[in-house]
Amino acid sequence: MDVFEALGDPVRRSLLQRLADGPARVVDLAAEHPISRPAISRHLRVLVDTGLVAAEERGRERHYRLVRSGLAPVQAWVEALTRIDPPIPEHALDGLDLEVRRAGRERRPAPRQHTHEETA
Amino acid sequence: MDVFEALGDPVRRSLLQRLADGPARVVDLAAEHPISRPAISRHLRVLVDTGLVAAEERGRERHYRLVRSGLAPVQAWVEALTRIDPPIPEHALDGLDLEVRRAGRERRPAPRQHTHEETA
DNA sequence: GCAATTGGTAGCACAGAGGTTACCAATTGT
DNA sequence: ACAATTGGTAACCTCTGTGCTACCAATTGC
Repeated sequence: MDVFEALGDPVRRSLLQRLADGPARVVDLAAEHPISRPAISRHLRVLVDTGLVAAEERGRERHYRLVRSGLAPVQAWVEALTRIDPPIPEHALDGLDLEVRRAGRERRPAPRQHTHEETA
Repeated sequence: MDVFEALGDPVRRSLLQRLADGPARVVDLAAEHPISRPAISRHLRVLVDTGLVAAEERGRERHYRLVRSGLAPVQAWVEALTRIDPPIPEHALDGLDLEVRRAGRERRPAPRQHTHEETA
């Protein structure tokens, strides 16, 4: 399972938010959530596997903590999509505009988007 | 379905990445993906519902485009978790440290994390 | 007018995610 | 030594997500 799928589950997001406040044990997390301890345990395994959480053994206890660096891929992906990259300077297409728009009716590969995209 | 769950699916992420290059029609997207057109159509509906994509009707065609602002919630959430907030200035706890650590054995609410957390 | 293109939806099948209870191992404190 | 605490795992059930094919509506171009 990848990081994005891991973040797709609301329970796991809740666990991550809780762990942002500091480490916790499984019983603690289970007490703060409406689902059973085994369910929490499985969610934690997913989070560990995806690198979002780390566990530290301490006798019979196991302390889970948030690994913030695990979110880096998500941050990078979102930023990549958010960034507006004008691959071709606007004015360079001015002459070709009409021609490109009309050529190749049977397969329109990608009508180049306008640079003035929404950014809000 | 919320934005995080929408991003959980690899096909939908692929669609978003494709749309980052400019608008496209369903048939275009279907041609570039190994799954059927109805499947693409349903994914697009999810993306529209979650505000990540918008559609523009143009005759019998429908042009889908990326709505970058739809990613804002994700960006905010990730940033909130990534940020390290020292709610209490380190030295303020110096006197209480041992006492806090030992009090209340039957219920450990949240062993306050050390400020020097990993940031990588 | 008519064939072709575009695209949504319905109906169905299947895999997998996520919940539960039951059970077991290991550690701890009295 | 022994009871209690902690936590992982197995077995099971159910439901939802995602794929498919088939079908229909609407627009378009000849």
